[in-house]
Amino acid sequence: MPTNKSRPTSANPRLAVLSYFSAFAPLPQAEAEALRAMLGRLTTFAAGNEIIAAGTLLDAPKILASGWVCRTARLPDGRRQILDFYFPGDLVGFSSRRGAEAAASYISLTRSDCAQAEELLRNAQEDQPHWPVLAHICRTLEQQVEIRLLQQIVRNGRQTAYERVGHLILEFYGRLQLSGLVQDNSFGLPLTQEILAEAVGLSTVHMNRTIQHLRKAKLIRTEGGTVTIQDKAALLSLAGRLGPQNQPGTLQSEIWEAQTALTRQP
Amino acid sequence: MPTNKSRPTSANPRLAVLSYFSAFAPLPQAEAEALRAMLGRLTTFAAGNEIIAAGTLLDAPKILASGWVCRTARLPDGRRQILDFYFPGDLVGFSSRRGAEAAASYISLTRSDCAQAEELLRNAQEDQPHWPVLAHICRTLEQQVEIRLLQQIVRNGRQTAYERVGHLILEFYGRLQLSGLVQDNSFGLPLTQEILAEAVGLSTVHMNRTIQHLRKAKLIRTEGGTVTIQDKAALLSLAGRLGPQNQPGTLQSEIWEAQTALTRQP
DNA sequence: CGGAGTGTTGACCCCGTTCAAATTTGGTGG
DNA sequence: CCACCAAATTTGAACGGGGTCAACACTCCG
Repeated sequence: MPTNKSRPTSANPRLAVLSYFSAFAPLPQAEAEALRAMLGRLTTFAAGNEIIAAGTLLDAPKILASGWVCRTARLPDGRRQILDFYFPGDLVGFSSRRGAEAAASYISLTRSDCAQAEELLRNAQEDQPHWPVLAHICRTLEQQVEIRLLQQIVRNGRQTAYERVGHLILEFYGRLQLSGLVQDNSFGLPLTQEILAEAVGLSTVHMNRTIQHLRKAKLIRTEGGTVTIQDKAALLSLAGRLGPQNQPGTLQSEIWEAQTALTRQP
Repeated sequence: MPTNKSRPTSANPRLAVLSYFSAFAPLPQAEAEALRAMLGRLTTFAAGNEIIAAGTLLDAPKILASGWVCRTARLPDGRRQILDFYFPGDLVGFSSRRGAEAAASYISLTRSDCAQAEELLRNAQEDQPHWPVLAHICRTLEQQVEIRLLQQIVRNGRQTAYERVGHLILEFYGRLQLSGLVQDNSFGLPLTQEILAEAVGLSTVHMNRTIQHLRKAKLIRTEGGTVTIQDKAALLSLAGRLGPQNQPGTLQSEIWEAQTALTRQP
Protein backbone atom coordinates (compact mmCIF):
# COMPACT_ATOMS: atom_id res chain seq x y z
CA MET A 1 0.00 0.00 0.00
CA PRO A 2 2.42 2.62 -1.22
CA THR A 3 3.22 6.10 -1.07
CA ASN A 4 2.90 9.64 -2.09
CA LYS A 5 0.71 8.98 -5.05
CA SER A 6 -2.53 9.96 -3.34
CA ARG A 7 -5.27 10.82 -5.72
CA PRO A 8 -5.21 14.43 -6.79
CA THR A 9 -5.73 16.32 -3.55
CA SER A 10 -8.56 17.94 -5.46
CA ALA A 11 -7.36 20.14 -8.27
CA ASN A 12 -7.57 23.30 -6.21
CA PRO A 13 -6.56 22.83 -2.61
CA ARG A 14 -8.80 25.65 -1.48
CA LEU A 15 -11.84 23.72 -2.57
CA ALA A 16 -11.19 21.03 0.02
CA VAL A 17 -10.90 23.61 2.77
CA LEU A 18 -14.06 25.41 1.76
CA SER A 19 -15.94 22.16 1.51
CA TYR A 20 -14.68 21.06 4.92
CA PHE A 21 -15.54 24.31 6.65
CA SER A 22 -18.97 24.50 5.05
CA ALA A 23 -19.72 21.01 6.26
CA PHE A 24 -19.74 22.36 9.81
CA ALA A 25 -21.65 25.57 9.11
CA PRO A 26 -22.64 27.36 5.91
CA LEU A 27 -20.29 30.27 5.35
CA PRO A 28 -21.74 33.72 4.64
CA GLN A 29 -20.33 35.39 1.58
CA ALA A 30 -18.05 37.71 3.52
CA GLU A 31 -16.53 34.98 5.62
CA ALA A 32 -16.00 32.70 2.66
CA GLU A 33 -14.12 35.57 1.06
CA ALA A 34 -12.02 36.07 4.16
CA LEU A 35 -11.18 32.40 4.24
CA ARG A 36 -10.28 32.38 0.57
CA ALA A 37 -8.03 35.35 1.17
CA MET A 38 -6.18 33.55 3.93
CA LEU A 39 -5.64 30.65 1.57
CA GLY A 40 -3.94 33.02 -0.83
CA ARG A 41 -0.36 32.43 0.18
CA LEU A 42 0.54 28.89 1.10
CA THR A 43 3.69 27.56 2.70
CA THR A 44 4.83 24.15 1.55
CA PHE A 45 6.39 21.57 3.82
CA ALA A 46 8.17 18.49 2.53
CA ALA A 47 7.21 15.10 3.89
CA GLY A 48 8.66 14.37 7.30
CA ASN A 49 9.04 17.99 8.33
CA GLU A 50 8.34 19.25 11.79
CA ILE A 51 5.71 21.92 11.25
CA ILE A 52 5.39 22.87 14.90
CA ALA A 53 7.76 21.63 17.56
CA ALA A 54 6.55 20.37 20.92
CA GLY A 55 6.63 23.13 23.47
CA THR A 56 6.13 25.91 20.96
CA LEU A 57 3.69 28.66 21.84
CA LEU A 58 0.65 28.11 19.68
CA ASP A 59 0.28 31.65 18.40
CA ALA A 60 0.62 30.87 14.71
CA PRO A 61 -2.01 28.34 13.75
CA LYS A 62 -2.27 27.08 10.22
CA ILE A 63 -4.97 25.86 7.94
CA LEU A 64 -3.89 22.68 6.28
CA ALA A 65 -4.76 23.13 2.62
CA SER A 66 -3.35 19.93 1.22
CA GLY A 67 -1.42 16.93 2.45
CA TRP A 68 -1.47 14.86 5.63
CA VAL A 69 -0.08 15.93 8.98
CA CYS A 70 0.08 14.20 12.34
CA ARG A 71 1.09 14.73 15.92
CA THR A 72 3.58 12.29 17.34
CA ALA A 73 5.24 11.34 20.59
CA ARG A 74 8.34 9.30 20.92
CA LEU A 75 9.61 7.25 23.82
CA PRO A 76 13.28 7.64 24.58
CA ASP A 77 14.01 4.15 23.31
CA GLY A 78 12.60 4.98 19.90
CA ARG A 79 9.09 3.61 20.07
CA ARG A 80 6.83 6.10 18.38
CA GLN A 81 3.15 6.82 18.78
CA ILE A 82 1.07 8.84 16.38
CA LEU A 83 -1.49 10.79 18.34
CA ASP A 84 -3.74 12.35 15.74
CA PHE A 85 -4.04 13.02 12.03
CA TYR A 86 -4.83 16.26 10.20
CA PHE A 87 -6.37 16.50 6.75
CA PRO A 88 -7.05 19.33 4.32
CA GLY A 89 -9.32 21.80 6.06
CA ASP A 90 -8.08 21.00 9.55
CA LEU A 91 -6.52 23.59 11.79
CA VAL A 92 -2.98 22.74 12.76
CA GLY A 93 -1.68 24.16 16.00
CA PHE A 94 -4.86 26.02 16.78
CA SER A 95 -5.90 26.43 20.40
CA SER A 96 -8.40 28.94 21.68
CA ARG A 97 -6.74 28.77 25.07
CA ARG A 98 -4.44 31.76 25.47
CA GLY A 99 -0.83 30.88 26.04
CA ALA A 100 -1.33 27.30 24.93
CA GLU A 101 1.77 25.35 23.99
CA ALA A 102 2.09 22.43 21.63
CA ALA A 103 1.95 19.33 23.79
CA ALA A 104 3.48 17.27 20.99
CA SER A 105 5.07 18.10 17.69
CA TYR A 106 3.23 18.37 14.41
CA ILE A 107 4.86 16.53 11.56
CA SER A 108 4.00 16.45 7.88
CA LEU A 109 3.45 12.92 6.66
CA THR A 110 3.35 14.00 3.03
CA ARG A 111 4.28 17.17 1.29
CA SER A 112 1.69 19.62 2.47
CA ASP A 113 0.55 23.19 2.06
CA CYS A 114 -0.44 25.39 4.95
CA ALA A 115 -1.99 28.83 5.16
CA GLN A 116 -1.19 31.12 8.05
CA ALA A 117 -4.28 31.54 10.19
CA GLU A 118 -3.35 34.02 12.89
CA GLU A 119 -6.35 36.07 11.86
CA LEU A 120 -8.60 33.12 12.54
CA LEU A 121 -7.15 32.80 15.99
CA ARG A 122 -7.53 36.47 16.80
CA ASN A 123 -11.06 36.39 15.50
CA ALA A 124 -11.93 33.33 17.55
CA GLN A 125 -10.59 34.85 20.73
CA GLU A 126 -12.64 38.01 20.49
CA ASP A 127 -15.78 38.35 22.46
CA GLN A 128 -17.74 39.66 19.48
CA PRO A 129 -15.89 38.03 16.63
CA HIS A 130 -15.80 39.80 13.34
CA TRP A 131 -16.49 36.50 11.61
CA PRO A 132 -18.91 34.67 13.87
CA VAL A 133 -19.35 31.63 11.69
CA LEU A 134 -15.64 31.11 11.25
CA ALA A 135 -15.23 31.45 14.99
CA HIS A 136 -17.84 28.82 15.51
CA ILE A 137 -16.20 26.49 13.04
CA CYS A 138 -12.83 26.92 14.71
CA ARG A 139 -14.32 25.94 18.04
CA THR A 140 -16.04 22.98 16.48
CA LEU A 141 -12.82 21.79 14.92
CA GLU A 142 -11.09 22.19 18.25
CA GLN A 143 -13.75 20.13 19.90
CA GLN A 144 -13.33 17.47 17.23
CA VAL A 145 -9.67 17.21 18.10
CA GLU A 146 -10.51 16.42 21.69
CA ILE A 147 -13.07 13.86 20.64
CA ARG A 148 -10.52 12.20 18.41
CA LEU A 149 -7.97 12.02 21.19
CA LEU A 150 -10.51 10.29 23.40
CA GLN A 151 -11.41 7.92 20.61
CA GLN A 152 -7.77 7.17 20.12
CA ILE A 153 -7.50 6.22 23.79
CA VAL A 154 -10.47 3.90 23.59
CA ARG A 155 -9.20 2.40 20.36
CA ASN A 156 -5.75 1.67 21.70
CA GLY A 157 -6.95 0.68 25.12
CA ARG A 158 -9.98 -1.46 24.52
CA GLN A 159 -10.19 -2.63 20.92
CA THR A 160 -8.61 -5.55 19.10
CA ALA A 161 -6.25 -5.04 16.20
CA TYR A 162 -8.98 -5.81 13.72
CA GLU A 163 -11.36 -3.34 15.29
CA ARG A 164 -8.73 -0.66 15.60
CA VAL A 165 -7.80 -0.69 11.97
CA GLY A 166 -11.42 -0.73 10.90
CA HIS A 167 -12.17 2.17 13.16
CA LEU A 168 -9.22 4.19 11.94
CA ILE A 169 -10.15 3.69 8.33
CA LEU A 170 -13.68 4.79 9.06
CA GLU A 171 -12.35 7.88 10.76
CA PHE A 172 -10.32 8.72 7.69
CA TYR A 173 -13.28 8.06 5.47
CA GLY A 174 -15.69 10.18 7.47
CA ARG A 175 -13.37 13.13 7.72
CA LEU A 176 -12.11 13.11 4.17
CA GLN A 177 -15.66 12.96 2.98
CA LEU A 178 -16.30 16.36 4.50
CA SER A 179 -13.61 17.90 2.36
CA GLY A 180 -14.81 16.17 -0.75
CA LEU A 181 -11.80 13.90 -0.95
CA VAL A 182 -13.87 10.74 -1.11
CA GLN A 183 -15.24 9.56 -4.42
CA ASP A 184 -17.22 6.39 -4.86
CA ASN A 185 -16.35 5.29 -1.35
CA SER A 186 -12.65 5.48 -2.02
CA PHE A 187 -9.95 7.86 -0.93
CA GLY A 188 -6.20 8.24 -1.23
CA LEU A 189 -4.26 6.98 1.75
CA PRO A 190 -0.70 8.24 1.41
CA LEU A 191 0.62 6.39 4.46
CA THR A 192 2.84 3.37 4.87
CA GLN A 193 1.62 0.47 6.94
CA GLU A 194 4.35 1.34 9.39
CA ILE A 195 2.75 4.74 10.02
CA LEU A 196 -0.67 3.21 10.39
CA ALA A 197 0.78 0.73 12.86
CA GLU A 198 2.29 3.53 14.89
CA ALA A 199 -1.08 5.17 15.11
CA VAL A 200 -3.01 2.20 16.46
CA GLY A 201 -0.24 0.68 18.52
CA LEU A 202 0.51 -2.41 16.46
CA SER A 203 3.61 -3.88 14.93
CA THR A 204 4.12 -3.32 11.23
CA VAL A 205 3.80 -7.00 10.52
CA HIS A 206 0.54 -7.32 12.32
CA MET A 207 -0.82 -4.22 10.65
CA ASN A 208 -0.13 -5.91 7.35
CA ARG A 209 -1.96 -9.05 8.39
CA THR A 210 -4.86 -7.11 9.77
CA ILE A 211 -5.29 -5.23 6.53
CA GLN A 212 -5.24 -8.51 4.67
CA HIS A 213 -7.89 -9.75 7.01
CA LEU A 214 -10.06 -6.75 6.23
CA ARG A 215 -9.52 -7.35 2.54
CA LYS A 216 -10.38 -11.01 2.73
CA ALA A 217 -13.49 -10.23 4.71
CA LYS A 218 -14.38 -7.85 1.87
CA LEU A 219 -14.73 -4.86 4.13
CA ILE A 220 -12.21 -2.80 2.21
CA ARG A 221 -10.25 -2.91 -1.00
CA THR A 222 -6.82 -1.37 -1.49
CA GLU A 223 -4.98 -0.67 -4.67
CA GLY A 224 -1.90 1.45 -4.90
CA GLY A 225 -2.49 4.04 -2.27
CA THR A 226 -6.25 4.07 -2.61
CA VAL A 227 -8.65 2.56 -0.14
CA THR A 228 -12.20 1.65 -1.03
CA ILE A 229 -14.85 0.98 1.57
CA GLN A 230 -16.62 -2.13 0.38
CA ASP A 231 -18.93 -2.83 3.27
CA LYS A 232 -19.57 0.25 5.32
CA ALA A 233 -22.19 -1.34 7.54
CA ALA A 234 -19.88 -4.15 8.51
CA LEU A 235 -17.06 -1.72 9.15
CA LEU A 236 -19.27 0.43 11.34
CA SER A 237 -20.39 -2.50 13.35
CA LEU A 238 -16.82 -3.70 13.67
CA ALA A 239 -15.46 -0.34 14.69
CA GLY A 240 -17.90 0.48 17.42
CA ARG A 241 -19.98 -2.59 17.73
CA LEU A 242 -22.66 -0.33 16.33
CA GLY A 243 -25.28 -1.39 13.87
CA PRO A 244 -28.91 -2.44 13.89
CA GLN A 245 -28.74 -4.10 17.29
CA ASN A 246 -27.52 -0.93 18.96
CA GLN A 247 -29.69 1.45 20.95
CA PRO A 248 -28.43 4.97 20.43
CA GLY A 249 -29.00 7.68 22.99
CA THR A 250 -27.93 5.62 25.95
CA LEU A 251 -24.85 6.32 27.95
CA GLN A 252 -23.52 3.28 26.14
CA SER A 253 -22.88 5.29 23.05
CA GLU A 254 -21.05 8.24 24.49
CA ILE A 255 -18.23 9.33 22.30
CA TRP A 256 -19.15 6.80 19.72
CA GLU A 257 -22.07 8.95 18.85
CA ALA A 258 -19.76 11.76 17.95
CA GLN A 259 -18.00 9.34 15.67
CA THR A 260 -21.23 8.31 14.09
CA ALA A 261 -22.23 11.91 13.68
CA LEU A 262 -19.09 12.47 11.69
CA THR A 263 -19.61 9.39 9.65
CA ARG A 264 -23.20 10.26 8.96
CA GLN A 265 -22.45 13.42 7.05
CA PRO A 266 -23.70 13.50 3.46
CA MET B 1 -5.93 -3.27 47.27
CA PRO B 2 -9.17 -2.02 48.63
CA THR B 3 -11.44 0.72 48.90
CA ASN B 4 -12.74 3.90 50.26
CA LYS B 5 -10.45 4.18 53.21
CA SER B 6 -8.02 6.53 51.56
CA ARG B 7 -5.87 8.33 54.04
CA PRO B 8 -7.53 11.43 55.44
CA THR B 9 -8.04 13.57 52.36
CA SER B 10 -6.17 16.13 54.41
CA ALA B 11 -8.20 17.28 57.36
CA ASN B 12 -9.52 20.32 55.53
CA PRO B 13 -10.26 19.69 51.88
CA ARG B 14 -9.55 23.31 51.01
CA LEU B 15 -5.94 22.87 52.00
CA ALA B 16 -5.37 20.39 49.22
CA VAL B 17 -6.84 22.76 46.66
CA LEU B 18 -4.81 25.70 47.85
CA SER B 19 -1.67 23.63 47.89
CA TYR B 20 -2.36 22.35 44.40
CA PHE B 21 -3.08 25.77 42.93
CA SER B 22 -0.08 27.33 44.60
CA ALA B 23 2.13 24.67 43.15
CA PHE B 24 1.47 26.16 39.72
CA ALA B 25 1.75 29.81 40.69
CA PRO B 26 1.88 31.60 44.04
CA LEU B 27 -1.51 33.10 44.80
CA PRO B 28 -1.74 36.76 45.80
CA GLN B 29 -3.71 37.37 48.96
CA ALA B 30 -6.82 38.58 47.16
CA GLU B 31 -6.98 35.63 44.82
CA ALA B 32 -6.38 33.14 47.58
CA GLU B 33 -9.32 34.72 49.36
CA ALA B 34 -11.48 34.47 46.28
CA LEU B 35 -10.58 30.83 45.88
CA ARG B 36 -11.29 30.12 49.52
CA ALA B 37 -14.65 31.81 49.14
CA MET B 38 -15.55 29.60 46.21
CA LEU B 39 -14.68 26.59 48.31
CA GLY B 40 -17.20 27.73 50.86
CA ARG B 41 -20.17 25.71 49.74
CA LEU B 42 -19.39 22.22 48.54
CA THR B 43 -21.66 19.77 46.78
CA THR B 44 -21.13 16.13 47.65
CA PHE B 45 -21.41 13.30 45.14
CA ALA B 46 -21.60 9.68 46.17
CA ALA B 47 -19.23 7.19 44.57
CA GLY B 48 -20.28 6.15 41.10
CA ASN B 49 -22.25 9.29 40.34
CA GLU B 50 -22.26 10.99 36.99
CA ILE B 51 -21.10 14.49 37.77
CA ILE B 52 -21.32 15.77 34.23
CA ALA B 53 -22.92 13.81 31.43
CA ALA B 54 -21.34 13.49 28.02
CA GLY B 55 -22.70 16.12 25.67
CA THR B 56 -23.46 18.62 28.40
CA LEU B 57 -22.53 22.23 27.79
CA LEU B 58 -19.51 22.94 29.95
CA ASP B 59 -20.75 26.16 31.50
CA ALA B 60 -20.63 25.03 35.12
CA PRO B 61 -17.11 23.86 35.91
CA LYS B 62 -16.26 22.59 39.36
CA ILE B 63 -13.25 22.53 41.58
CA LEU B 64 -12.76 19.08 42.97
CA ALA B 65 -12.12 19.58 46.67
CA SER B 66 -11.93 15.99 47.80
CA GLY B 67 -12.31 12.55 46.28
CA TRP B 68 -11.41 10.99 42.98
CA VAL B 69 -13.20 11.58 39.66
CA CYS B 70 -12.62 10.22 36.19
CA ARG B 71 -13.83 10.53 32.64
CA THR B 72 -14.99 7.34 30.99
CA ALA B 73 -16.10 6.02 27.65
CA ARG B 74 -17.97 2.84 27.10
CA LEU B 75 -18.24 0.67 24.02
CA PRO B 76 -21.69 -0.57 23.21
CA ASP B 77 -20.75 -4.12 24.21
CA GLY B 78 -19.81 -3.00 27.69
CA ARG B 79 -16.08 -2.63 27.50
CA ARG B 80 -15.14 0.47 29.41
CA GLN B 81 -12.19 2.78 29.13
CA ILE B 82 -11.20 5.32 31.72
CA LEU B 83 -9.81 8.34 29.98
CA ASP B 84 -8.44 10.54 32.72
CA PHE B 85 -8.41 11.00 36.48
CA TYR B 86 -9.11 14.09 38.56
CA PHE B 87 -7.79 14.72 42.05
CA PRO B 88 -8.40 17.36 44.71
CA GLY B 89 -7.52 20.71 43.20
CA ASP B 90 -8.32 19.71 39.65
CA LEU B 91 -10.92 21.50 37.58
CA VAL B 92 -13.73 19.23 36.50
CA GLY B 93 -15.60 20.17 33.37
CA PHE B 94 -13.58 23.31 32.76
CA SER B 95 -12.93 24.43 29.21
CA SER B 96 -11.83 27.87 28.19
CA ARG B 97 -13.29 27.24 24.77
CA ARG B 98 -16.71 28.90 24.54
CA GLY B 99 -19.55 26.55 23.86
CA ALA B 100 -17.49 23.48 24.68
CA GLU B 101 -19.37 20.31 25.41
CA ALA B 102 -18.29 17.37 27.54
CA ALA B 103 -16.81 14.83 25.15
CA ALA B 104 -17.22 12.10 27.75
CA SER B 105 -18.93 11.89 31.08
CA TYR B 106 -17.35 12.69 34.39
CA ILE B 107 -17.93 10.09 37.07
CA SER B 108 -17.05 10.14 40.74
CA LEU B 109 -14.96 7.13 41.69
CA THR B 110 -15.28 7.86 45.39
CA ARG B 111 -17.52 10.13 47.38
CA SER B 112 -16.32 13.56 46.43
CA ASP B 113 -16.89 17.21 47.13
CA CYS B 114 -17.04 19.84 44.43
CA ALA B 115 -17.21 23.62 44.53
CA GLN B 116 -18.99 25.52 41.81
CA ALA B 117 -16.47 27.45 39.77
CA GLU B 118 -18.46 29.45 37.26
CA GLU B 119 -16.67 32.56 38.50
CA LEU B 120 -13.36 30.97 37.64
CA LEU B 121 -14.57 30.32 34.15
CA ARG B 122 -15.90 33.83 33.63
CA ASN B 123 -12.67 35.22 35.00
CA ALA B 124 -10.58 33.04 32.73
CA GLN B 125 -12.51 34.05 29.64
CA GLU B 126 -12.10 37.77 30.18
CA ASP B 127 -9.48 39.64 28.30
CA GLN B 128 -8.25 41.42 31.41
CA PRO B 129 -9.11 38.90 34.08
CA HIS B 130 -9.92 40.19 37.48
CA TRP B 131 -7.79 37.44 38.97
CA PRO B 132 -4.85 37.08 36.61
CA VAL B 133 -3.06 34.40 38.56
CA LEU B 134 -6.14 32.24 38.88
CA ALA B 135 -6.74 32.66 35.18
CA HIS B 136 -3.22 31.51 34.49
CA ILE B 137 -3.61 28.50 36.73
CA CYS B 138 -6.85 27.51 35.05
CA ARG B 139 -5.13 27.57 31.70
CA THR B 140 -2.23 25.57 33.04
CA LEU B 141 -4.55 22.95 34.46
CA GLU B 142 -6.34 22.78 31.15
CA GLN B 143 -3.06 22.26 29.37
CA GLN B 144 -2.20 19.49 31.81
CA VAL B 145 -5.38 17.70 30.85
CA GLU B 146 -4.35 17.65 27.23
CA ILE B 147 -0.89 16.43 28.12
CA ARG B 148 -2.37 13.65 30.18
CA LEU B 149 -4.62 12.56 27.33
CA LEU B 150 -1.62 12.33 25.05
CA GLN B 151 0.31 10.40 27.65
CA GLN B 152 -2.59 8.07 28.02
CA ILE B 153 -2.48 7.39 24.28
CA VAL B 154 1.21 6.63 24.38
CA ARG B 155 0.82 4.47 27.43
CA ASN B 156 -1.97 2.38 25.99
CA GLY B 157 -0.51 2.32 22.53
CA ARG B 158 3.17 1.70 23.01
CA GLN B 159 3.94 0.47 26.51
CA THR B 160 3.86 -2.97 28.06
CA ALA B 161 1.59 -3.78 30.97
CA TYR B 162 4.43 -3.46 33.43
CA GLU B 163 5.42 -0.07 32.09
CA ARG B 164 1.86 1.18 31.94
CA VAL B 165 1.10 0.46 35.55
CA GLY B 166 4.38 1.95 36.69
CA HIS B 167 3.70 5.04 34.65
CA LEU B 168 0.19 5.44 35.97
CA ILE B 169 1.30 5.13 39.56
CA LEU B 170 3.95 7.74 38.96
CA GLU B 171 1.36 10.03 37.48
CA PHE B 172 -0.78 9.64 40.58
CA TYR B 173 2.20 10.19 42.78
CA GLY B 174 3.37 13.32 41.02
CA ARG B 175 -0.02 14.92 40.94
CA LEU B 176 -1.08 14.07 44.46
CA GLN B 177 2.18 15.43 45.70
CA LEU B 178 1.20 18.86 44.47
CA SER B 179 -1.86 18.87 46.67
CA GLY B 180 0.06 17.62 49.67
CA LEU B 181 -1.61 14.23 49.61
CA VAL B 182 1.66 12.34 49.57
CA GLN B 183 3.47 11.65 52.81
CA ASP B 184 6.66 9.66 53.03
CA ASN B 185 6.31 8.57 49.44
CA SER B 186 2.93 7.02 50.04
CA PHE B 187 -0.57 8.04 49.11
CA GLY B 188 -4.08 6.68 49.37
CA LEU B 189 -5.32 4.92 46.26
CA PRO B 190 -9.05 4.43 46.63
CA LEU B 191 -9.45 2.45 43.42
CA THR B 192 -10.09 -1.20 42.73
CA GLN B 193 -7.76 -3.09 40.47
CA GLU B 194 -10.63 -3.35 38.05
CA ILE B 195 -10.74 0.44 37.72
CA LEU B 196 -7.00 0.64 37.27
CA ALA B 197 -7.23 -2.03 34.61
CA GLU B 198 -9.87 -0.06 32.78
CA ALA B 199 -7.59 2.93 32.74
CA VAL B 200 -4.56 1.24 31.21
CA GLY B 201 -6.40 -1.20 28.98
CA LEU B 202 -5.65 -4.45 30.77
CA SER B 203 -7.75 -7.26 32.15
CA THR B 204 -8.36 -7.25 35.87
CA VAL B 205 -6.43 -10.45 36.31
CA HIS B 206 -3.40 -9.16 34.56
CA MET B 207 -3.54 -5.90 36.47
CA ASN B 208 -3.35 -7.97 39.61
CA ARG B 209 -0.34 -9.90 38.39
CA THR B 210 1.39 -6.76 37.20
CA ILE B 211 0.99 -5.13 40.58
CA GLN B 212 2.42 -8.23 42.19
CA HIS B 213 5.31 -7.98 39.82
CA LEU B 214 5.94 -4.38 40.86
CA ARG B 215 5.79 -5.44 44.46
CA LYS B 216 8.19 -8.32 44.04
CA ALA B 217 10.59 -6.07 42.18
CA LYS B 218 10.37 -3.78 45.20
CA LEU B 219 9.30 -0.78 43.18
CA ILE B 220 6.16 -0.21 45.20
CA ARG B 221 4.51 -1.43 48.35
CA THR B 222 0.75 -1.62 48.88
CA GLU B 223 -1.15 -2.08 52.09
CA GLY B 224 -4.84 -1.56 52.45
CA GLY B 225 -5.51 1.21 50.01
CA THR B 226 -2.16 2.87 50.42
CA VAL B 227 0.63 2.79 47.87
CA THR B 228 4.22 3.50 48.76
CA ILE B 229 6.85 4.27 46.18
CA GLN B 230 9.85 2.22 47.16
CA ASP B 231 12.17 2.84 44.25
CA LYS B 232 11.32 6.03 42.43
CA ALA B 233 14.34 5.97 40.16
CA ALA B 234 13.52 2.49 38.95
CA LEU B 235 9.89 3.45 38.44
CA LEU B 236 10.86 6.52 36.46
CA SER B 237 13.15 4.57 34.26
CA LEU B 238 10.49 1.94 33.77
CA ALA B 239 7.73 4.40 32.99
CA GLY B 240 9.50 6.44 30.39
CA ARG B 241 12.72 4.66 29.84
CA LEU B 242 14.16 7.75 31.44
CA GLY B 243 17.06 7.81 33.82
CA PRO B 244 20.78 8.53 33.68
CA GLN B 245 21.21 7.28 30.14
CA ASN B 246 18.62 9.69 28.79
CA GLN B 247 19.43 12.95 27.01
CA PRO B 248 16.72 15.48 27.81
CA GLY B 249 15.97 18.32 25.47
CA THR B 250 15.87 16.22 22.36
CA LEU B 251 12.77 15.56 20.37
CA GLN B 252 13.04 12.14 21.97
CA SER B 253 11.66 13.38 25.21
CA GLU B 254 8.66 15.31 24.00
CA ILE B 255 5.70 14.85 26.21
CA TRP B 256 7.73 12.77 28.59
CA GLU B 257 9.38 15.94 29.68
CA ALA B 258 6.09 17.34 30.79
CA GLN B 259 5.64 14.21 32.83
CA THR B 260 9.04 14.63 34.36
CA ALA B 261 8.33 18.25 35.07
CA LEU B 262 5.30 17.19 37.03
CA THR B 263 7.20 14.51 38.83
CA ARG B 264 10.04 16.81 39.64
CA GLN B 265 8.02 19.17 41.78
CA PRO B 266 9.19 19.47 45.40
C1' DC C 1 20.95 -2.26 -13.13
C1' DG C 2 21.32 -1.73 -8.36
C1' DG C 3 19.54 -0.25 -4.08
C1' DA C 4 16.31 1.50 -0.76
C1' DG C 5 11.93 1.49 0.97
C1' DT C 6 7.73 -1.00 1.39
C1' DG C 7 4.73 -4.93 1.43
C1' DT C 8 4.30 -9.97 2.35
C1' DT C 9 5.07 -14.54 4.43
C1' DG C 10 6.48 -18.18 7.73
C1' DA C 11 7.92 -19.87 12.18
C1' DC C 12 8.18 -19.38 16.85
C1' DC C 13 7.08 -17.69 21.26
C1' DC C 14 5.55 -14.75 24.93
C1' DC C 15 2.49 -11.35 26.89
C1' DG C 16 -1.80 -10.86 28.20
C1' DT C 17 -6.72 -12.85 28.10
C1' DT C 18 -10.19 -15.91 29.57
C1' DC C 19 -12.58 -18.89 32.58
C1' DA C 20 -13.12 -20.79 36.90
C1' DA C 21 -12.29 -21.42 41.51
C1' DA C 22 -10.38 -20.14 45.80
C1' DT C 23 -9.12 -16.80 49.40
C1' DT C 24 -9.05 -12.51 51.58
C1' DT C 25 -11.06 -8.17 52.96
C1' DG C 26 -14.38 -5.08 54.63
C1' DG C 27 -18.68 -4.04 56.07
C1' DT C 28 -23.13 -5.24 58.48
C1' DG C 29 -26.13 -6.79 61.80
C1' DG C 30 -26.98 -9.71 65.59
C1' DC D 1 -17.09 -10.00 69.31
C1' DC D 2 -18.63 -13.07 65.96
C1' DA D 3 -21.25 -14.73 61.91
C1' DC D 4 -22.22 -13.70 57.50
C1' DC D 5 -22.16 -11.75 52.89
C1' DA D 6 -20.67 -9.17 48.96
C1' DA D 7 -16.91 -7.21 46.88
C1' DA D 8 -12.17 -7.43 45.92
C1' DT D 9 -7.90 -9.86 45.48
C1' DT D 10 -5.43 -13.85 44.28
C1' DT D 11 -4.25 -18.24 42.01
C1' DG D 12 -4.12 -21.83 38.33
C1' DA D 13 -4.43 -23.63 33.75
C1' DA D 14 -5.17 -23.21 29.02
C1' DC D 15 -5.52 -20.52 25.01
C1' DG D 16 -4.64 -17.10 21.45
C1' DG D 17 -3.61 -12.46 19.84
C1' DG D 18 -0.05 -10.09 18.52
C1' DG D 19 5.15 -9.46 18.66
C1' DT D 20 9.63 -10.68 16.89
C1' DC D 21 12.94 -12.21 13.69
C1' DA D 22 14.29 -13.27 9.30
C1' DA D 23 13.77 -13.97 4.67
C1' DC D 24 11.74 -12.76 0.41
C1' DA D 25 9.07 -10.07 -3.26
C1' DC D 26 7.80 -5.98 -5.33
C1' DT D 27 8.02 -1.13 -6.77
C1' DC D 28 9.98 2.89 -7.53
C1' DC D 29 13.82 5.65 -8.79
C1' DG D 30 18.28 7.24 -9.72
